[in-house]
Amino acid sequence: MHWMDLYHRLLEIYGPRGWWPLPSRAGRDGRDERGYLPGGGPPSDRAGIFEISVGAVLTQGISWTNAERALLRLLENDFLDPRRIADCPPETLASLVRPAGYYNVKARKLIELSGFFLGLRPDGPGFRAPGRTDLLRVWGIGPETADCILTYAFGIPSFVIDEYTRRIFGRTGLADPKEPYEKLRTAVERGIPDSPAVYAEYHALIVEHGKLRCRTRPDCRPCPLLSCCEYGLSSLSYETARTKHDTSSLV
DNA sequence: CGCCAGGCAACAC
DNA sequence: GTGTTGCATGGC
Repeated sequence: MHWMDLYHRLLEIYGPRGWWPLPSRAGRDGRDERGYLPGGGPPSDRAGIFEISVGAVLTQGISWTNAERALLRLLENDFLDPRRIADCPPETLASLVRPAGYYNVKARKLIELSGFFLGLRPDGPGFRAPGRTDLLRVWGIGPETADCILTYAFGIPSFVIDEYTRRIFGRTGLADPKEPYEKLRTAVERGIPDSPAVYAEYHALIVEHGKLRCRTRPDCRPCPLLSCCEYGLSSLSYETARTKHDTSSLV
Protein backbone atom coordinates (compact mmCIF):
# COMPACT_ATOMS: atom_id res chain seq x y z
CA MET A 1 0.00 0.00 0.00
CA HIS A 2 1.10 3.54 -0.79
CA TRP A 3 0.67 6.59 1.48
CA MET A 4 -2.06 8.00 -0.76
CA ASP A 5 -3.96 4.71 -0.93
CA LEU A 6 -4.76 4.99 2.78
CA TYR A 7 -5.65 8.65 2.30
CA HIS A 8 -8.18 7.90 -0.44
CA ARG A 9 -9.64 4.99 1.53
CA LEU A 10 -10.13 7.14 4.62
CA LEU A 11 -11.63 9.94 2.55
CA GLU A 12 -14.14 7.51 1.02
CA ILE A 13 -15.14 6.27 4.46
CA TYR A 14 -15.35 9.46 6.47
CA GLY A 15 -15.63 12.20 3.87
CA PRO A 16 -13.83 15.56 4.20
CA ARG A 17 -13.25 16.41 7.88
CA GLY A 18 -13.06 20.18 7.60
CA TRP A 19 -9.56 21.19 8.71
CA TRP A 20 -9.30 22.35 12.31
CA PRO A 21 -12.36 23.49 14.31
CA LEU A 22 -13.02 27.11 15.27
CA PRO A 23 -15.49 26.74 18.17
CA SER A 24 -15.93 30.51 18.30
CA ARG A 25 -17.54 30.33 14.83
CA ALA A 26 -19.56 27.14 15.29
CA GLY A 27 -22.75 27.29 13.24
CA ARG A 28 -21.54 30.38 11.35
CA ASP A 29 -19.62 30.99 8.12
CA GLY A 30 -20.69 27.59 6.82
CA ARG A 31 -19.18 25.82 9.82
CA ASP A 32 -20.89 22.94 11.59
CA GLU A 33 -21.98 22.81 15.23
CA ARG A 34 -18.44 22.05 16.39
CA GLY A 35 -16.79 24.71 14.27
CA TYR A 36 -15.47 22.48 11.45
CA LEU A 37 -15.58 23.73 7.86
CA PRO A 38 -15.68 20.71 5.52
CA GLY A 39 -13.77 21.37 2.34
CA GLY A 40 -12.55 24.64 3.79
CA GLY A 41 -9.09 26.03 4.28
CA PRO A 42 -7.07 27.93 6.87
CA PRO A 43 -8.56 31.13 8.33
CA SER A 44 -7.38 34.32 6.64
CA ASP A 45 -7.84 36.56 9.69
CA ARG A 46 -5.59 37.00 12.72
CA ALA A 47 -8.25 35.96 15.27
CA GLY A 48 -8.85 32.66 13.51
CA ILE A 49 -5.13 31.95 13.15
CA PHE A 50 -4.58 32.65 16.83
CA GLU A 51 -7.57 30.56 17.96
CA ILE A 52 -6.29 27.50 16.09
CA SER A 53 -2.83 27.96 17.60
CA VAL A 54 -4.29 28.22 21.12
CA GLY A 55 -6.34 25.10 20.46
CA ALA A 56 -3.23 23.24 19.32
CA VAL A 57 -1.55 24.02 22.66
CA LEU A 58 -4.64 23.26 24.74
CA THR A 59 -5.18 19.83 23.20
CA GLN A 60 -1.64 18.65 24.02
CA GLY A 61 -1.94 15.27 25.72
CA ILE A 62 -5.70 15.69 26.17
CA SER A 63 -8.96 14.99 24.34
CA TRP A 64 -10.32 17.71 22.06
CA THR A 65 -13.56 17.90 24.06
CA ASN A 66 -11.61 18.99 27.14
CA ALA A 67 -9.50 21.41 25.10
CA GLU A 68 -12.67 22.81 23.52
CA ARG A 69 -14.14 23.49 26.95
CA ALA A 70 -11.06 25.48 27.94
CA LEU A 71 -11.11 27.33 24.63
CA LEU A 72 -14.76 28.34 25.13
CA ARG A 73 -13.99 29.58 28.65
CA LEU A 74 -11.25 31.80 27.22
CA LEU A 75 -13.67 33.02 24.57
CA GLU A 76 -16.51 33.75 27.04
CA ASN A 77 -14.16 35.78 29.21
CA ASP A 78 -12.78 37.70 26.24
CA PHE A 79 -9.32 36.16 26.61
CA LEU A 80 -8.93 34.75 23.11
CA ASP A 81 -6.47 37.49 22.22
CA PRO A 82 -2.65 37.60 22.35
CA ARG A 83 -2.50 40.95 24.15
CA ARG A 84 -5.03 39.93 26.80
CA ILE A 85 -3.33 36.57 27.43
CA ALA A 86 0.16 38.02 27.52
CA ASP A 87 -0.93 40.52 30.18
CA CYS A 88 -2.97 38.02 32.20
CA PRO A 89 -1.66 36.72 35.56
CA PRO A 90 -0.75 33.03 35.17
CA GLU A 91 -3.06 32.01 38.03
CA THR A 92 -6.06 33.63 36.33
CA LEU A 93 -5.21 31.99 33.04
CA ALA A 94 -4.72 28.65 34.78
CA SER A 95 -8.20 28.81 36.32
CA LEU A 96 -9.68 29.54 32.90
CA VAL A 97 -7.99 26.62 31.10
CA ARG A 98 -8.56 24.21 33.99
CA PRO A 99 -10.70 21.75 31.94
CA ALA A 100 -7.77 21.14 29.58
CA GLY A 101 -5.63 19.62 32.34
CA TYR A 102 -1.98 20.49 33.10
CA TYR A 103 -3.42 23.96 33.64
CA ASN A 104 -0.38 25.59 35.26
CA VAL A 105 1.90 24.38 32.47
CA LYS A 106 -0.61 25.37 29.81
CA ALA A 107 -1.11 28.84 31.28
CA ARG A 108 2.60 29.49 30.82
CA LYS A 109 2.55 27.98 27.33
CA LEU A 110 -0.30 30.28 26.28
CA ILE A 111 1.55 33.32 27.61
CA GLU A 112 4.67 32.30 25.67
CA LEU A 113 2.59 31.64 22.55
CA SER A 114 0.92 35.04 22.88
CA GLY A 115 4.27 36.78 23.20
CA PHE A 116 5.33 35.06 20.00
CA PHE A 117 2.19 36.20 18.18
CA LEU A 118 2.67 39.78 19.37
CA GLY A 119 6.00 39.71 17.53
CA LEU A 120 4.56 38.48 14.22
CA ARG A 121 4.37 40.92 11.32
CA PRO A 122 0.79 41.64 10.17
CA ASP A 123 0.29 40.83 6.51
CA GLY A 124 -3.05 41.89 5.07
CA PRO A 125 -5.82 40.42 7.23
CA GLY A 126 -3.42 37.76 8.59
CA PHE A 127 0.23 37.42 9.59
CA ARG A 128 3.43 36.82 7.73
CA ALA A 129 3.84 33.12 8.50
CA PRO A 130 6.62 32.13 10.90
CA GLY A 131 9.24 29.52 10.06
CA ARG A 132 9.09 26.09 11.67
CA THR A 133 12.29 26.67 13.63
CA ASP A 134 10.92 29.97 14.95
CA LEU A 135 7.87 28.15 16.32
CA LEU A 136 10.05 25.42 17.85
CA ARG A 137 11.99 28.04 19.82
CA VAL A 138 8.81 29.00 21.71
CA TRP A 139 8.62 27.33 25.12
CA GLY A 140 5.73 24.85 25.04
CA ILE A 141 5.68 24.34 21.28
CA GLY A 142 7.13 20.99 20.24
CA PRO A 143 7.23 19.41 16.78
CA GLU A 144 3.61 18.26 16.70
CA THR A 145 2.16 21.55 17.90
CA ALA A 146 4.39 23.47 15.47
CA ASP A 147 3.19 21.35 12.56
CA CYS A 148 -0.47 21.73 13.60
CA ILE A 149 -0.06 25.51 13.74
CA LEU A 150 1.78 25.68 10.40
CA THR A 151 -0.63 23.43 8.55
CA TYR A 152 -4.00 24.32 10.06
CA ALA A 153 -3.54 27.93 11.21
CA PHE A 154 -1.24 29.24 8.46
CA GLY A 155 -1.94 26.81 5.61
CA ILE A 156 1.76 25.97 5.25
CA PRO A 157 2.02 22.20 4.73
CA SER A 158 4.04 20.48 7.45
CA PHE A 159 2.84 16.96 8.16
CA VAL A 160 1.60 16.37 11.71
CA ILE A 161 2.90 13.22 13.39
CA ASP A 162 0.89 12.38 16.50
CA GLU A 163 0.11 9.22 18.40
CA TYR A 164 -2.75 8.41 16.00
CA THR A 165 -0.43 8.84 13.02
CA ARG A 166 2.19 6.53 14.50
CA ARG A 167 -0.42 3.95 15.44
CA ILE A 168 -2.27 3.88 12.12
CA PHE A 169 0.84 4.02 9.92
CA GLY A 170 2.36 1.37 12.16
CA ARG A 171 -0.61 -1.00 12.07
CA THR A 172 -1.08 -0.63 8.32
CA GLY A 173 2.61 -1.32 7.78
CA LEU A 174 3.28 2.04 6.14
CA ALA A 175 5.91 3.07 8.67
CA ASP A 176 7.77 2.07 11.81
CA PRO A 177 5.99 3.92 14.64
CA LYS A 178 9.18 4.01 16.73
CA GLU A 179 11.03 6.19 14.22
CA PRO A 180 11.99 9.66 15.47
CA TYR A 181 9.56 12.47 14.68
CA GLU A 182 11.59 14.14 11.93
CA LYS A 183 12.34 10.90 10.12
CA LEU A 184 8.67 9.96 10.05
CA ARG A 185 7.60 13.42 8.96
CA THR A 186 10.04 13.62 6.04
CA ALA A 187 9.17 10.08 4.97
CA VAL A 188 5.47 10.93 4.78
CA GLU A 189 6.11 14.27 3.10
CA ARG A 190 8.15 12.60 0.36
CA GLY A 191 5.23 10.26 -0.39
CA ILE A 192 2.31 12.69 -0.68
CA PRO A 193 1.50 15.74 -2.86
CA ASP A 194 2.91 19.02 -1.61
CA SER A 195 -0.53 20.51 -0.95
CA PRO A 196 -1.86 22.18 2.22
CA ALA A 197 -5.29 20.65 1.60
CA VAL A 198 -3.89 17.10 1.43
CA TYR A 199 -1.72 17.58 4.52
CA ALA A 200 -4.61 19.02 6.53
CA GLU A 201 -7.19 16.51 5.35
CA TYR A 202 -4.94 13.48 5.74
CA HIS A 203 -4.09 14.21 9.35
CA ALA A 204 -7.72 15.10 10.15
CA LEU A 205 -8.81 11.76 8.67
CA ILE A 206 -6.18 9.96 10.72
CA VAL A 207 -7.52 11.61 13.88
CA GLU A 208 -11.07 10.67 12.95
CA HIS A 209 -10.19 7.03 12.31
CA GLY A 210 -7.97 6.91 15.39
CA LYS A 211 -10.75 8.17 17.63
CA LEU A 212 -13.53 6.04 16.17
CA ARG A 213 -11.91 2.70 15.36
CA CYS A 214 -8.13 2.50 15.52
CA ARG A 215 -7.85 3.14 19.25
CA THR A 216 -5.22 1.75 21.62
CA ARG A 217 -7.57 -1.21 21.85
CA PRO A 218 -8.73 -1.22 18.24
CA ASP A 219 -12.29 -1.85 17.10
CA CYS A 220 -11.62 -3.78 13.90
CA ARG A 221 -15.18 -5.13 13.73
CA PRO A 222 -16.52 -4.35 10.28
CA CYS A 223 -20.16 -3.42 9.88
CA PRO A 224 -21.06 -3.60 6.17
CA LEU A 225 -24.66 -2.65 6.93
CA LEU A 226 -23.92 0.53 8.81
CA SER A 227 -24.67 2.81 5.86
CA CYS A 228 -28.19 1.46 5.48
CA CYS A 229 -29.04 0.54 9.08
CA GLU A 230 -31.34 3.10 10.70
CA TYR A 231 -30.79 1.69 14.16
CA GLY A 232 -27.05 1.96 13.75
CA LEU A 233 -27.22 5.47 12.36
CA SER A 234 -29.61 6.74 15.03
CA SER A 235 -27.70 5.26 17.96
CA LEU A 236 -24.17 6.17 16.97
CA SER A 237 -22.12 9.26 17.68
CA TYR A 238 -22.38 12.17 15.30
CA GLU A 239 -19.10 11.42 13.57
CA THR A 240 -20.14 7.88 12.78
CA ALA A 241 -23.64 8.96 11.79
CA ARG A 242 -22.15 11.21 9.13
CA THR A 243 -20.28 8.27 7.63
CA LYS A 244 -21.61 7.65 4.15
CA HIS A 245 -19.86 4.36 3.50
CA ASP A 246 -19.27 1.16 5.40
CA THR A 247 -16.18 0.91 7.54
CA SER A 248 -15.27 -2.67 6.74
CA SER A 249 -11.85 -3.99 5.84
CA LEU A 250 -9.79 -1.12 7.11
CA VAL A 251 -6.95 -1.76 9.55
C1' DC B 1 -12.29 1.62 39.96
C1' DG B 2 -8.59 1.86 35.83
C1' DC B 3 -7.49 3.42 31.41
C1' DC B 4 -7.19 6.78 28.01
C1' DA B 5 -7.22 11.32 25.57
C1' DG B 6 -4.76 15.09 18.67
C1' DG B 7 2.58 16.57 24.14
C1' DC B 8 6.15 18.90 26.13
C1' DA B 9 10.24 20.13 28.95
C1' DA B 10 13.60 18.65 32.09
C1' DC B 11 16.56 15.45 33.36
C1' DA B 12 19.26 10.99 33.58
C1' DC B 13 22.22 8.17 31.23
C1' DG C 1 20.02 10.10 21.05
C1' DT C 2 16.98 7.24 24.00
C1' DG C 3 14.31 6.56 28.18
C1' DT C 4 11.67 8.32 32.22
C1' DT C 5 8.95 11.51 34.85
C1' DG C 6 5.75 15.40 36.18
C1' DC C 7 2.00 17.82 34.73
C1' DA C 8 -4.08 17.08 35.85
C1' DT C 9 -8.92 17.09 33.97
C1' DG C 10 -13.00 14.53 32.31
C1' DG C 11 -15.36 10.46 29.64
C1' DC C 12 -16.18 5.92 29.56
